[in-house]
Amino acid sequence: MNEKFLQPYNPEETEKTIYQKWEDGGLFNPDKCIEKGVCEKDAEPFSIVLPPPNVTGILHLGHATMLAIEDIMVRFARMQGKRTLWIPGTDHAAIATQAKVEKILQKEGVRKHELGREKFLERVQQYALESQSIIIGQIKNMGSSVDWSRLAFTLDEQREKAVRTAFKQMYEDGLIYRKDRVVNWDPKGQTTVSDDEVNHEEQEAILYTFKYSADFPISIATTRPETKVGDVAVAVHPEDVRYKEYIGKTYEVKFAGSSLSIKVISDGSIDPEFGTGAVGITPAHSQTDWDIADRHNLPLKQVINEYAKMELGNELLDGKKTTEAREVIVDWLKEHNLLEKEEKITNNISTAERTGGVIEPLPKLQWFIDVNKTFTLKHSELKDFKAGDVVTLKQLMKSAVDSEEIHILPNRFEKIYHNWVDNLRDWCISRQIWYGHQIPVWYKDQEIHVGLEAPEGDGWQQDPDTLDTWFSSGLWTFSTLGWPFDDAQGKPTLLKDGSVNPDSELGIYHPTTILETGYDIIFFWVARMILMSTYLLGQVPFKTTYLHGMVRDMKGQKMSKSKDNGIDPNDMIHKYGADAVRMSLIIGTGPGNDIKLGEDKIRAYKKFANKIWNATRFVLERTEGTTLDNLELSTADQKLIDTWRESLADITSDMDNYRFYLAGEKLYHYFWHTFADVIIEDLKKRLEENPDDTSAKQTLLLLLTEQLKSLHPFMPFITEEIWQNIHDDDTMIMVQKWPKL
RNA sequence: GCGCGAUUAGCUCAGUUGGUAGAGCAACUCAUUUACACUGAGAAGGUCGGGAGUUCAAAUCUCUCAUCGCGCACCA
Repeated sequence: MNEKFLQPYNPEETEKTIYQKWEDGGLFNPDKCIEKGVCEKDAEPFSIVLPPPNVTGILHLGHATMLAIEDIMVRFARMQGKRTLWIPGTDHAAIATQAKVEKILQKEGVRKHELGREKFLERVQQYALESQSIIIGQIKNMGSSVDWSRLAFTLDEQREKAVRTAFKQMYEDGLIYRKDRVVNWDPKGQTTVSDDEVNHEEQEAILYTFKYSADFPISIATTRPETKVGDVAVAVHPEDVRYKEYIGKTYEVKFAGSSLSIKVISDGSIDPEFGTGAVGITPAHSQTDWDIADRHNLPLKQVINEYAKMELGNELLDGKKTTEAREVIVDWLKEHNLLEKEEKITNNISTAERTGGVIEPLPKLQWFIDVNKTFTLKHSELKDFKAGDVVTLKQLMKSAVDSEEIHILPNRFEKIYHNWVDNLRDWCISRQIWYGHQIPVWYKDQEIHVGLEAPEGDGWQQDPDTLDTWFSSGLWTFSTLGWPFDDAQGKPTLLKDGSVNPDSELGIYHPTTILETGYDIIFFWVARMILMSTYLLGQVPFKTTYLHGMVRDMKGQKMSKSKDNGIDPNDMIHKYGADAVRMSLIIGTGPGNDIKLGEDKIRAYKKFANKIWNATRFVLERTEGTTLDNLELSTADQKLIDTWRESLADITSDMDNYRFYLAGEKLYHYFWHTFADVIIEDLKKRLEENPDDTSAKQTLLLLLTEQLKSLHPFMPFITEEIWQNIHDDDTMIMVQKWPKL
């Protein structure tokens, strides 16, 4: 027996060495597994991409959960002999990262515009690289068996190729267009954000009821009087008898120092019950008003600028912040006796998810992806569509889940997904920030060029905007597998007819087996991957989506720096070992449910690791020289084995059905309370009476070995360490076969 | 407004097709220097949120109410 077992288990000492051994062995790479004969060449593939963490800092417990669950899936698949690939990577997270670097610069007293675009980007790149190397270290500390040889970044050269190819194809299919539209403008981040990047918070507001002027016949109500200088119409419900006589008339009014031309229109979307039943239409500063104006061909009148200040050629208001302008207008209304009512209501305030800035709807020239426009599908392996079908992106997104080509776990999220797709509007993909994939469009006078490279000749100017970070993440399942061009093979990943070359990496591993991520990014990411993959490859990106919950503190609150209730996974790994951290994040956690975690739980699994260690020591002491080559088991001992195998069958079925929380708990329970407490105690007595009881020895050794294997996906470090200490050869438990039933 | 989830032991949660309520942690009693005190044995603790229904049988299925949490929409 190895002397190591005479001492208590020391995770910190062990884990680094073990991970190094794994890396040196190279068996996280499926190619190497085939080369070394631990995996058949024609074995069933199992592939998964790591949801790329943002390069904005260090990993938190949510990441740790993701890494633990995925590593369990991956190690289980690998031990079943599958051709197993887990691709790691990081996300440039455009706005978030840029904001972070700007903050750092601010502390140094530097402004980004003083640096200039190029210098600034260098700085961000440097930050991203540092951040990435920290993240890589943390992924390793968790024991994740990712294939480092395939490490990707959403903003590296190959992903840029993918992004530009995708953009170009969408543009040529007429799915990407550039248009003036009211978008969510974040004055703090100085950029647009997509609908999904906007948070709504309830707040108290005042609803003002007033008339523009004494001679205007209709009163309107608003919470934002300052925008009313941009009004071009008043809309009422077509059936509203109070206002019927005014519909179609236009009034010239003097309002707060501005001359307005207000047309009375009727629109079915107006609720006659709310306020006065009449709405002042401000096309430039409200999404819904824009839609109404669009239907009625009303002009656009912008009165607020990018800095959320008034700008309209009005002495009273110009240069004022919107909040100040509101007071000025309210005072003006009072003064002119036009204000009829002030009442408190609760409404929602919109803020930008990444910066917290209050959203100001503004008309902007932006790039959009049209989700409702039809195009001809070039190639399809999808159930509901074939090549040549005329479809929309929305239809593709819907059918991928409806047709059950994609299963979402837990099931209830399919409904949520559905609901989201139904309400989906065109996706605004341009961002006015510097960090990210610059839009692959070049302009020269009236000419426009969309392509992979800048056009030849002078005078071309590239669009200064960058793409929404989710555009590149949407390609992740296949941009990490060589699409559009397989460098290793030196040819495109798609054949002439648009189908995937079956010999390419893409052909082998795509669609990926499973996508595991947090339920909070189902729309941002999961839906966008489905869009991109069905459109560009005619394939779903993955067959199953497993959504894990959010990690919370014991009170159920989100962990955050400001609340100081966060548990740092790195501290926990340091204190209790990665195996214990993994177990604590898995057990008691079904898909889709939030995880309440306290340090006690992690400590409990450290005890378990020690229990395994000590039980192993006992078994090794008593079974010196015993082998499992020829089993000579007594009937009673055979029955013990049979009972264990029954549990194992149950556990395996849990694993197959993604019930890791049950499998882990059952393994824990069997090891501790059946194997250690009962079986070892019984056999201990027997061996004291008869030290040559082969059946007893073989039973112990067999049960230990099979349990180590089945525990390996959960607690890879300690099981590998034990394996290394009891085997003289250079075999690893990570590529042993999952115990046969 | 629409939808989703949760409600089971003091705490965190399991409970797979309905068949006598289960685990971890904490607390309690006792034992023990043992492969392991990062231990063992034992006891205690629940009218499964309330109510109604279906059934021979309901934590589980249906309806309803309540509380908490979440998503989406509206937001004049």
